[in-house]
Amino acid sequence: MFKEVPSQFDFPAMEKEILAFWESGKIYEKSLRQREGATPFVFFEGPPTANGLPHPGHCLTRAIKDLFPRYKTMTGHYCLRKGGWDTHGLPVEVEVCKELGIHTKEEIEKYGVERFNKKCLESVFRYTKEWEELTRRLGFWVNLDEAYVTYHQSYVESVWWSLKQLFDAGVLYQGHKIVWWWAQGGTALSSGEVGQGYREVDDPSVYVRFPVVMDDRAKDRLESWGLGPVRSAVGPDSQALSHKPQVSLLVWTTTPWTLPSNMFAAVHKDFDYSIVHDEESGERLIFAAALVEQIAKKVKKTDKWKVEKTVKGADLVGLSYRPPFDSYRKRTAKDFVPHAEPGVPLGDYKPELAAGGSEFACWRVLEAEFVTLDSGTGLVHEAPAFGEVDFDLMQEERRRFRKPESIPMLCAVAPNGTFTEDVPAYKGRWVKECDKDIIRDLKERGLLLHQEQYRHDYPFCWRAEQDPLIQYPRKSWFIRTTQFKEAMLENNRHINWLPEHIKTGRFGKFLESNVDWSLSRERYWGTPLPIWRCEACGHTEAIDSYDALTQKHGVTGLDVWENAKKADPQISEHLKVHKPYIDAVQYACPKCDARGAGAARPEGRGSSGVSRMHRVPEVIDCWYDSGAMPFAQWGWPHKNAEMFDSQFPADFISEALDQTRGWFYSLVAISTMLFGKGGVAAKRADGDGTAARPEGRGSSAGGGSSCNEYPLPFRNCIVLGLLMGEDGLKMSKQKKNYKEPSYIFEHEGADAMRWLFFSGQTPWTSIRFQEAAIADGQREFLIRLYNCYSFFVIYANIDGWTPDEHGARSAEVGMADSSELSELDRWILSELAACALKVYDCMEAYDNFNAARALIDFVDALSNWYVRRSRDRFWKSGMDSDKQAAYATLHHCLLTTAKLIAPFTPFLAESMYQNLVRTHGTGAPQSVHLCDYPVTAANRLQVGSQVDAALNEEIELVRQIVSCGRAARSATKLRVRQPLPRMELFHRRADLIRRHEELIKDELNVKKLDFVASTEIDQYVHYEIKPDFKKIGPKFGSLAPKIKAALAKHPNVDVIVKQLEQTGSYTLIVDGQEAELSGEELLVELHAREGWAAERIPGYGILVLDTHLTDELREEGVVRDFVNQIQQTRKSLNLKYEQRINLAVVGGADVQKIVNRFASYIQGETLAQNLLATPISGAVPTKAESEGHTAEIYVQPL
RNA sequence: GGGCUCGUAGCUCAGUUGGUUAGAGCGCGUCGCUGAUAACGACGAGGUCGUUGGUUCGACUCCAACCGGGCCCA
Repeated sequence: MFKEVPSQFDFPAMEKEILAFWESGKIYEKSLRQREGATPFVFFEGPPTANGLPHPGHCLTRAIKDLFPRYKTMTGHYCLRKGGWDTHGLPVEVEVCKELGIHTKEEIEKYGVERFNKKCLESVFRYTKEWEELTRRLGFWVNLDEAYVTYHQSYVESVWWSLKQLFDAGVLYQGHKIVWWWAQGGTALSSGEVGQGYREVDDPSVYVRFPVVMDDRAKDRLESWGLGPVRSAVGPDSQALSHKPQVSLLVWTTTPWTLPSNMFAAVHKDFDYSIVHDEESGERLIFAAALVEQIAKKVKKTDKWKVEKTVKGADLVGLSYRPPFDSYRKRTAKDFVPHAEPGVPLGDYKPELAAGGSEFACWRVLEAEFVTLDSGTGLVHEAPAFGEVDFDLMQEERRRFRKPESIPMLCAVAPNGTFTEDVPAYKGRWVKECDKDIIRDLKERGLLLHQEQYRHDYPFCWRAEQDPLIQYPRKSWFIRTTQFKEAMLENNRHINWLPEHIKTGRFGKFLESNVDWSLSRERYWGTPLPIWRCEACGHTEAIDSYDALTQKHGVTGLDVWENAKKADPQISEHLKVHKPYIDAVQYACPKCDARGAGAARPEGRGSSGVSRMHRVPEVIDCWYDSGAMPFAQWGWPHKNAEMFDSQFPADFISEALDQTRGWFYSLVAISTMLFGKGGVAAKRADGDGTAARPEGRGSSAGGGSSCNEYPLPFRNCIVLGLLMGEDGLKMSKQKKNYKEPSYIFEHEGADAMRWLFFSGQTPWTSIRFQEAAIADGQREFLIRLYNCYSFFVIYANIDGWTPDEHGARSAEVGMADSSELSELDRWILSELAACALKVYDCMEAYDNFNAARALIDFVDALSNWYVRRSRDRFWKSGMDSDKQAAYATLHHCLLTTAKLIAPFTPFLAESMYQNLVRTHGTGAPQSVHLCDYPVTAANRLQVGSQVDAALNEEIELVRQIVSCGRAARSATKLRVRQPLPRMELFHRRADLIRRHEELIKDELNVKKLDFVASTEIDQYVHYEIKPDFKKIGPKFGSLAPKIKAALAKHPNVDVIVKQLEQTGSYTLIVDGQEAELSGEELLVELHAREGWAAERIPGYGILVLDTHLTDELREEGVVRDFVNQIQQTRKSLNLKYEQRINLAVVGGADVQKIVNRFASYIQGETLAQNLLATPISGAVPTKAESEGHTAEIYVQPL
């Protein structure tokens, strides 16, 4: 006996049972052990941050990460699934800060870095329980017990190793970076964080005069423009500013507080700039020609301003001007440039150019591409300290000088966002607060032309909403990824991206615009940057392990960790490679040490007199951590060489689209830099042999190549779409616009959710996460399949059929002798094989969507054709070979389907499998997940041979005819229970259809089916002839549409049809040209004439129903109605399927006559032992009616 | 502001190298079928395939511009 399956099925309850079964049976472990030694299928887990609760989006990624490893395991691969957790980074610190009620770096330091990092460690795993439960409940099989953890010592040391490779190769360097800076918190924000904080605000917008210094160069130019001689308002040596300067650049800015740090003004070399003369005041202003009218309006000078001359931006380059604040001008250059001559004011300092000659260091006009005319004046105020593009422009300018450092970077703002003593007037004040005073000052000194409010988007701190961010220069460590740009691009070309456009689109474009990776973070909870620097001589070196560090000469500070451990014996060992313990470790500078080697070096370690190496204070970007996981998850190269060897590169990874510049990039960048062509790890391996280059699977034999074959470090990557809320907007906790995963698990179940993800759309489509959609998908597939399965179990139990008893017909043995099978059985088995092949081929191409669609189509065929058509076979009494074949076939279909869906919906698959196979102790594998997939590389051809394509096509045609026949009945309101005398069918493939005559008759309830030629049904139809454009288009070109029109207008289509039949072609005169059309090039369609029960079979023919009813036929229809109503009664009485009954049909003479005539039919269908014409006492009658005949039905179980 | 991506029925989504009749499911209406079925089947209403141009004999499909949503970057 099979276990009974309830008609009201509780999916969540079933799933929980299955979970318990997997766990107690250690099925996952067995599925791995079973494949030991098989071809590996390498999967990398992109580590989720265990720092927040999982949401539906994580279900999608975790579902797809489960699907392919399960599938590959069943197709014979060994697929390790090492979990991982991303544990470092700012989000963790933020979480802890929230908890502690602090948010600035000062506060963290006050609290204590040691205590703080301990808190971070605790916080990281706060949500682990939820994550693990979600993972388990979703059915994601992954090894969480041995998950890699980015803060673990071995992980950190692997990262250190890689950074040392980069450092030693000279690609890890220190430079400046303009960052979005949260001054109050003393920290830089990541672009993501900045992006969250943009708000529309009104800022002051000022138009400021930068008076042109009338040196010789300026005079020459003005004269060459026909404007000279111009009185010099500001001579080169003058210290005084006139209140009405004669010639000024007009510059615009929305950040007045950056004006004291002004260094340059920028123009676009191709734009036109006008010299505007104010006839009232006599002053001249220079700014973009395109903006003259607009600005004149603003300052109400439309009548007074006259454009004297228009020049190109290039003509302005090199002009000197007087900056709006002159404190820097008066300082000596040496304050900023160590190699400058003493005594020269910065305003007069002219360092040497690389190309010869010299140039003022500051306050000149430069040209820049980024200047636009959208707003402002076309002249941009440059304060390189406070803008990334401005900084880049300065860097470019620096390269023109013999000594680039001759150009200082002026920055009048302290890291806390207040003015420094460089601007005495505002010293100590928050810069944004000074805007108003600065504007007043400019106005008083006659430099302000105009002031207004400007509304724009500006970023604020997402943690402290009132704090505006500023761009600010910080020292930072960079990886010179730009050096590997070509290698990364080449690598990228070999990656199979799904969808494909990622390769050349988002990811490719990102690589092409690669900039050096800004690696360091001035934070606390992260992988410490393993670089030590000598306090005296500045010598730096990188360290690749804790042991290497402790073996350095004169190492001190290890006691800090030892003491911490004494104070707290429970402390995690892993913390010793973190701040602050690692910062305490110092050692003797090898350079200074060597210099002092002449003198006897004191034996005692850490003795004074030798310069010390201190670690630099920074930690690194946690994206680097995640990108290092291919080797760091194994602690390689310090250990596990064989694991890394066999598990690199990955065959498959998957994350959502937002990871393009996150994990996908960090993986590609790090692996390319280390192991790609020109990779630095390979070089080092030759040198000291400690860090063997990974051979990797599939790498070419021979040691000549310094590179693994691309792609690295993953071959296939499914980039998932983003999950939206029910309303199509971003999921939001506040808006509650989505259901929690746990809610779905309790209502529809994990399978239903998984199935929607896999079958609803291609995985890269962004979809709405809607409960209704999950429930729909469940109805369409899971419930339909379940119903077939339930049907099977009900009848198999009635007949006592089990797979074992029937030997060769047992599903596990397969259908050895198909010649004995009925056509219906052969057909569904052929469809099954075709479906299995399609699923296999799709899954091999990582196309889960079309694989799922193939499964949906198959289950539809099984449910709505095979089972329905087979109903009588199961219902009839006794057990003949046909019935056995039906059981075996259906059993085989269900079992195979269970295996096919196992990677998709592992719970239902397991539930079916257990009942279909394991309840009979057949010696089959313990779990469906321990089975081989129905199709594998080994048997693909053999399964292919089981597909009878011709049969599948025939039945498809039959199903089409039946469908059309129903449409014809529907149109004439002839219910299917009413038998019809005859159907005429014209069909182009009658040769294929003819042998299915009985089937068609049965389906459409007609007594007779006549196959006819089209000419025989002329009276019901008319013809339509259309050209096949795919054929005539290329042949006739522009004539093609005219042919169509001519055919449509043709008065006598029958003539064409007849001629086509006779000669095979027809010649049409179109536009005076002859167009000979073959039968191939024309599509002849039959259309039913109005008023007939006829229906077109698109592409194939037409069918006509004879609707003339005799009394006999009517009576037969009535009987079928009655039988139907008796069955309804049985059902409403909840009778068992095999329950025998006493039956009475009580009615008039008309009814008695009909019932008597069909008595045996009625009794057979309804399992009526006796058929009476008088009421049965004790039974409740139900009324029945058909075609005006009424009766009372009594059903009494025996 | 830049890059990528999407825009097809009331809703959610398919749509195969360009071929003249653009599909499915849900929902709605009508009818039918049913002793496995929370089902199922047929029919109907519902589409200027985001807009505008272009290429072509022919465009949902290719190209350009624009509009709108999303993501990433600035």
